[in-house]
Amino acid sequence: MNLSTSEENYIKSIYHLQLAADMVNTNALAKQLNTKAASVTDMLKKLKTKKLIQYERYYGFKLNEKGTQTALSIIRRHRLWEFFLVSKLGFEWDKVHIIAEELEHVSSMELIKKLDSYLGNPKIDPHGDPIPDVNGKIPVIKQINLFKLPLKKTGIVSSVGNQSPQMLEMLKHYGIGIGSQIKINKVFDFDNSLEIKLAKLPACIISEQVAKNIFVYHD
Amino acid sequence: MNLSTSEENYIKSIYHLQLAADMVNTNALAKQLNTKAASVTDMLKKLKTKKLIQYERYYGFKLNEKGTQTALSIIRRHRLWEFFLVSKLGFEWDKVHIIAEELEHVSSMELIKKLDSYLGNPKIDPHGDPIPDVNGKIPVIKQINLFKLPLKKTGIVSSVGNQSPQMLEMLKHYGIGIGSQIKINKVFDFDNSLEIKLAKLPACIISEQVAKNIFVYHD
DNA sequence: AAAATATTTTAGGTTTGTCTAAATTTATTT
DNA sequence: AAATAAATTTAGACAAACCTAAAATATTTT
Repeated sequence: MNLSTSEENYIKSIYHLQLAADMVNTNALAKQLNTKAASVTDMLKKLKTKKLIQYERYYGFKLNEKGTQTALSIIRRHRLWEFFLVSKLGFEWDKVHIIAEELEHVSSMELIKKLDSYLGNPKIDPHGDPIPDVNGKIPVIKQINLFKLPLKKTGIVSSVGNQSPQMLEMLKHYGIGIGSQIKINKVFDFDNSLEIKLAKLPACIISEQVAKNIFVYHD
Repeated sequence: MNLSTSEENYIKSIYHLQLAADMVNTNALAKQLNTKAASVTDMLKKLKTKKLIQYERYYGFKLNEKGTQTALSIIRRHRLWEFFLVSKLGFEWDKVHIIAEELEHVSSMELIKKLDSYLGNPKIDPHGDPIPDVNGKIPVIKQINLFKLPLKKTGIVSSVGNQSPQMLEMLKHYGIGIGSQIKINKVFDFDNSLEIKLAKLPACIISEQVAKNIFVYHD
């Protein structure tokens, strides 16, 4: 099925809204897409005739199986491009979303297949979000707060709660990024600060506040 | 200036047609873009108000300075993506055009700047066409026919005249691709076949017909 | 449960980029 | 130079995706 950029954006937004609540409502979607409720209604009719959503007027709507698979394929493209932009082109992770938003609509299957293997079939994107596989399966990442990582156990930084420039700057200073191997050496009970150790770097200390904004996964 | 995909395609096509003849005519452009003459006229009016072309009704049109710079920037994006697809993702050179046609419309300046340096600021794309630089300057490639390359002088394969699948297959067999270093060891006067030597490969012999379809550049 | 409020849909327009068919203008023949 | 042919433009429509304003339906409040 060939979808327009606009249709793809609707599908993607419905998917994201559905994560929070089963049924989605018109106003929420309009807000998300920065458009008006009337426009949303128009598009819902179209998506229904294309059999991508289940929709009852005045009631609500949600993606059906086909729509969900479509959404996952778009999200896969988006996250692979984000990964590419950060890991290959050297973008900061907070700069890639808008560009990936454009790249995700380039539809060649072959392109995404090759991009995926070129990137080494990554499982999480630079924001720590999982990348669905070719079949729309989302890898389960056992992600926990760095603060809760058991002492001396290695975790891989998978995402960051606060993605402000200030936080980014600080993490860069510490040498912490998505994919960093990190271990807690010691907890200082006085202020709950942590002594951490990153691969190839000397140990350092971070505050509780910082630690609680870092998420890691481990086996 | 923010241009739609459609406007960009018109600009690009006008540029290519202009290479053959100074002034471009409506029918030729319609044919190139796979559309109708009336649609072309509509767009020409718009491009004129946007001050990208010089246009006199019933007479003809051409890109002005601004239009030419715009065209070169689109072509730059197109060719950089083609280079990326072949050199990084491993596409065959005859499969990349359609995909690059989509990627070229992603407009981030920063993206193209980083892509360019990631690729090592390439000067020619996988088809042997020069890649305009950031300022729209087209590198002059002193390209000659392999058949005319002086004996024992190394040339870099820059383009191929015949890009049929048959030719591609043969070149792949010989290990010849864009960027290959190539040298002529000997010319056999009997049938004008050449003994050539590629870096890291044993010498081999190619026919005059093949040689005349290969273009190389040298310093 | 009636009134008030909020949400959603319909009705009718707009813009972009396309189209067909008819009218103009230019070029070519005779 | 008049007639014919070719190229180009105008006129009027259409689909996609959006809009505003008004009508219809749901929900909440009193």
